[in-house]
Amino acid sequence: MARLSRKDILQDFRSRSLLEATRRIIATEGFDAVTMERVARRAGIAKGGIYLYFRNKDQMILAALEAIASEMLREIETQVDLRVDAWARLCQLVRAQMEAMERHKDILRTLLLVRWQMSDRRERKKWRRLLRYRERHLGRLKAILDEGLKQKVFHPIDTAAAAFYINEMTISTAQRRVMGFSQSSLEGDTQGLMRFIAGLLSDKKSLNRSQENI
Amino acid sequence: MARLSRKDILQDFRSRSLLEATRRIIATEGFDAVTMERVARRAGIAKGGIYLYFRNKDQMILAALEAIASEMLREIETQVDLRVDAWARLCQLVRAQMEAMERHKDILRTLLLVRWQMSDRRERKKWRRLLRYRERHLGRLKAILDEGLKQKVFHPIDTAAAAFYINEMTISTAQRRVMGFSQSSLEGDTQGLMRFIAGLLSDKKSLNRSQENI
Amino acid sequence: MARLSRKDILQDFRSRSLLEATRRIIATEGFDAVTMERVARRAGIAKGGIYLYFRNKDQMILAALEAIASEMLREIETQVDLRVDAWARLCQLVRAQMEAMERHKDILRTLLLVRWQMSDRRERKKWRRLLRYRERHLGRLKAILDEGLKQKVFHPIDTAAAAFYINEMTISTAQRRVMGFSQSSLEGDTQGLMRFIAGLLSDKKSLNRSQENI
Amino acid sequence: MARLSRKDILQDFRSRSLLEATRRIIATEGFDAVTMERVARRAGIAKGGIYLYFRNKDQMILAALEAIASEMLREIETQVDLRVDAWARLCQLVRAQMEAMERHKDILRTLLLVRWQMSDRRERKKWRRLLRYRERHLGRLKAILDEGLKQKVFHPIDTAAAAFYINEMTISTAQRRVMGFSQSSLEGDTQGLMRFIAGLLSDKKSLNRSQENI
DNA sequence: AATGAATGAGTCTTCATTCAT
DNA sequence: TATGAATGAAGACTCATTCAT
Repeated sequence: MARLSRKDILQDFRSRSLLEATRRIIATEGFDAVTMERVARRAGIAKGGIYLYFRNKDQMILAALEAIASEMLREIETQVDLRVDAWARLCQLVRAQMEAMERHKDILRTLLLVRWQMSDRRERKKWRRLLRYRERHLGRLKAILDEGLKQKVFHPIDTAAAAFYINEMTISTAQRRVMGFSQSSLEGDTQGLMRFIAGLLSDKKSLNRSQENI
Repeated sequence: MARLSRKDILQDFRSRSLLEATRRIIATEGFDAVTMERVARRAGIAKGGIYLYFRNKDQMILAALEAIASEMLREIETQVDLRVDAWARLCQLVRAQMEAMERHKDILRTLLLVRWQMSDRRERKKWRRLLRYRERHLGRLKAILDEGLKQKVFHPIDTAAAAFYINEMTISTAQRRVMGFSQSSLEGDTQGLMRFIAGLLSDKKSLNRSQENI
Repeated sequence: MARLSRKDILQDFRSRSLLEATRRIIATEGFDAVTMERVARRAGIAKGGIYLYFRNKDQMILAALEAIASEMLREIETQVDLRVDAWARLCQLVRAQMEAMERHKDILRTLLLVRWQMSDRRERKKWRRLLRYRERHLGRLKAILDEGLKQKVFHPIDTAAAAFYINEMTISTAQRRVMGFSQSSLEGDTQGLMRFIAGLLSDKKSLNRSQENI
Repeated sequence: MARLSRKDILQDFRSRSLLEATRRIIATEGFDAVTMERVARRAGIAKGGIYLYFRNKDQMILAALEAIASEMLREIETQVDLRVDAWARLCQLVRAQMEAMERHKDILRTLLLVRWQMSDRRERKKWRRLLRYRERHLGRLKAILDEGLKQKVFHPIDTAAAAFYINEMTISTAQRRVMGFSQSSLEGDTQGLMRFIAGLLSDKKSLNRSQENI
C-alpha cells in the first residue's frame, strides 16, 4: 500500500476531527445545533477550513452519519461468532445491535430520522451510500435466516421479509428505550424481543429449545 | 346544534387550510422546510394571518400533526366490527391501518418523521399530547389481544408487548411500501404481515385456522 | 352652550376611555407596550374603532400625553392661593408640582422623555400643543417671580431664566425620586429643593425669612 | 506597546463606525429609529456584521452611549486646572461642560434622552454601568464644593445636593440651547448660569467677588 | 493551505392600518 | 357606526458560504 505522506495524514486527521465534532454536537445538542461555526470550533479548525474537506454542510453531515453507521455496523458484526448455529448467531446479532444502539443512543435518533428523509425520491442519490449500510445489515440477517432454514432450525419462511421485520422490531425496541418508555433493563428488553422473534421463526419444538438459548 | 355563521365557516376553512398546507410541506419536504412564509403562501393567507390561528410555529406544527393522527385513528377505528372474534377483529384493525396508511402516504411520512422527533428527550413535554394518540391505538390493540387470550384464541403472551410489536410491524410494512422497497400489492404485503403476526400469537392449531382467515 | 346629543356623549366617553387606557398601559407596562390592540381591549372598544376617534397611533398617544399634562397642570394650579405673598405662592406651586409628579410618577418618565423628541425641529409642529403646557407653567412661575420682584421679596433677577431653572430643578428632583436615588421623603426632598430655590432668589435677609416659611 | 496589526485597526475602525452611526441615529431620530439595518447601512457594513462586534442591539446601544459619556467626561475633565481655587475650578468645570455640550449637540440630545430611559425601573441593571459616569461627574463636582467649603469660599451647604443641582442646572441650560429656546450666546448663557450658581453657594461678599471671576 | 471577517438571504414574529361585513 | 380578520411591511437575529490576506 502507498505510504501516506505527512499531508495525507494531516488531512485524514482533520477530516476525522470534523466528523467527530459533528457527531458530538448531534449527540449532545441535537441535530439543529449543528452549525459550521460550532463544528469548526470543536474540531479546532477554522470555519472556512471545513470547505477544504467537504463540499458543503450537507456533505459533511452525510459523511458524519456514514461514519456513525459504519462504526455501529462494525461493532455489531464483530460480535457474531461463525461457529455457532443459526439461531445462536441470530441471537448474537440482535443482541449486538441492541447494545450498539444503546451505546449510541444519542445519535440513533438522528440516524433513524434520516431514514425518512431518505425516502424522498428526489434526493435518492444523496442518500444512496447511507442506504447501503442498511442493505448490508439486512443481507447479513437474511444470510443467517437462510442458513437456519437450510439447517431446518427455522420453519419455512420468507427470509427477506423476516429479516426486514426482525430489523424493524429491533429498532423499535431500541427506540422505545431511547424514548424512555421502557422500564426493563437492556437485557430484559432484548430477551423479550428475542422471544417474539422466536415466535416468528420457529415451530413449537424449536421455539422451546430456542427460549433456553436466549 | 349551533348554527355556524359565515365567519365561523371561513375561520374553520382557513385553519384547515393552514394545517393542510403544513402537512403537505412536512410530507413532501420534511420538517425543516416548514416556514411560516411557505405555509402562508400555500394556504393562500398572508404571513401574519397565521398568528390569528396559532400562537407560533411550534403550535401550528403540533396542531397539524394532531389533526393527522386524529384523522388516521378515526379512519382505522371505524373499520372494526365488534361482533366478530378477536382474531378477525385484529385482522380488521391491521388491515384498516395498512389501508389508511396507503391512502395517506404523505400523512404516513409525516407521522413517521415525527416519531423520531419525539424521541428527543429535551422536548418531551412538547410531544405529550401527540403521544396520546399512539397510546390510544396501542390500547385498542391490546384490548383485542386480551380478549383473544380470554377466548383462548391466542396462546399465552405478554399482550402489551405484543401490541407494541404488532403496531411496529404494521408501520414498518407500510413504511417499506412508502419508501418504494416493496414489489407486492398492498393486499400481498398485508397478508404477509398477518402471517407473521399469526406466528406471534397462535399455537399451531390456531395458526392453521387463522391463516385461512387472513 | 349647545346641548350634547347622545352621540356626542358616547363619542366623548369612548375617546376618554381610549386615552385612559393608553395612560394605564404606559404607566404599568411602559411606552413600548402601547399597541392599538391592547389599548382597544382595555378601553372595551374594537381595534378598528380607534380610528374613528384618532387619525393614527401618533395622534392618540399625543392626545393621551396632552390629557395627562393637562391634568397635572390643573392639579398644580388649583393648589395656588392667590392671597398669600409671592414666596409663599412659589412654595405652594413647587410643592404642588412635586406632589403631582409623585402621584403620576409612572407617567412622568414618558412625559419627560417626550420633551426630547419635541426638540426635533422637523416635528416641531407635531408637538406644538404639548409644548404649550410647558409654556403655560413657566408663565405662571414667572408671574409669581415678577410679583415677588415688585414686592421686593426677591432680589433683582432675570425672572424668565429663574422660572426656567426653578422648573428644571423641580423636575430633576422628582426625577431623582422616580429613579429611586433619593432616600428622603417627598417632603424632605421638597424642602431641600426650596432651600436651593431660596438661595437663587433672595438676599440674605429674605433668605432667612423664607426658610421659616418653607 | 503592542503593535496594532492591519486587522486590529480595521476592527477598531468598524467598531467605531458602528457606534458613531448608532449615536447619529439616536441623536437625530431618537431611540426607536435605531434599527440594525439602518445602523449597518450608515456604518457601511453588512447587517449581520454588527453581530461580530456586539452581542445584540441592546449591547450595541449601550456601548454607543458609554462611548459618548466617556468622551464627554474626558473632554470636561481635561479642562480643570488643579492649581486654582475652588470657585475658579467650579467655573472651569461648568464652563467646560457647557462647551462640551455645545460642541456635541447631538451627543447631548442622546444623553438627555437616555437619562429618561434610565428611569425605567424595570431595566435598572441594564443602565448601571452608564450611571457610573454620572456618579463620577457628580463626585468631581462635590469634591470641588467640599474643598471650597474647607477654604471658606462657600457658605455652609449640603455639597452632595448642591452638586446635583448644579449639574442639573448646567444640563438644563445646555438643553435649552439645543432646543433652540435661547437667544443668548453660549458665553451669555454660561455667565447667567454661573450667576445663579454663585447665588447658591456664596454669601454676599463672595458673591460679589465671584461675579468678577465668572 | 488556512484563517475568520464579512456577507446577505432567510427565519420567526409583531403590529399599525385597512376594509368587508 | 362598529367590528375584528386580514394584510404586509418591518424588525432582530442566524448562519452557510465566500474571499482577501
